[in-house]
Amino acid sequence: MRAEALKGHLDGLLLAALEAGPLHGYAVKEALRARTDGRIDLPTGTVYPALHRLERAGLISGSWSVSGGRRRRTYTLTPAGHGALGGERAGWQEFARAVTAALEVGSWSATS
Amino acid sequence: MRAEALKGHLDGLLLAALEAGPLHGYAVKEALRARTDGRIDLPTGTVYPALHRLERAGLISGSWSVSGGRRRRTYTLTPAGHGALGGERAGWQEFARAVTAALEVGSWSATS
DNA sequence: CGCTATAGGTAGCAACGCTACATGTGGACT
DNA sequence: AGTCCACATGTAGCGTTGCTACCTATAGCG
Repeated sequence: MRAEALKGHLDGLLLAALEAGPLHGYAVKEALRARTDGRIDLPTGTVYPALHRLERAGLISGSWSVSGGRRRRTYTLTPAGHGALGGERAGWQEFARAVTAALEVGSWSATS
Repeated sequence: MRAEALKGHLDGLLLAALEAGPLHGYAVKEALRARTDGRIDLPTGTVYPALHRLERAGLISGSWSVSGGRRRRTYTLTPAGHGALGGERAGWQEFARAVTAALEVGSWSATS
């Protein structure tokens, strides 16, 4: 999958991963990979800054904990995050419909 | 439609618009707008640089002409452009499937 | 002891589309 | 005659965004 295609849609994916319950960053990355059969396998250098961004934006809230000697930052969707997720889903559907229509073969009138 | 969502998918749209036959830049913009019911309405500052990029890449070829006192640059898909369009379509479908799956409600196991 | 998986992080870069602006013609309306 | 809009093309500079490459650290396995 072309990596840069993600641009602008990453936030929605991260929010969606947190919808079913709190996860820490690494688990978000793994969940996304499992959920998409490995097609979306984000590098950690993408995931962590993105989560920081979402937290600064108030869409998720994080808290530190320790599990098995490893420190973890577990994130939870805020109410604002839930709302944003709805918007992302709606935006994605509209966007996907538009692009799919534009990419369809044929029925492009060649009106120069 | 969130404008920045286009990132990485614009080239495919432009190539698709030229698939049915040569068009000049402004006509590409209008065709795309008509084709998507106004949802994809690119500013000219997006269209023209993108066409220049595609021409530099050898995916389209342009030639000047004059129609009604107005100068036009008309672009045609090159063989390489046809090939690239195929790739863009395939890439889009894979990408769209992955994102749609990831955004789906439910079935996210909350395995922390 | 070294390797891998787990877990988190930052600095700097490159790509991309957008805003804002500039130029010019033709036609319609006042 | 003057004004305005649609048509038609273009550039400079900006901000966002995800990526690459790197760093730190623990647990467990060979």
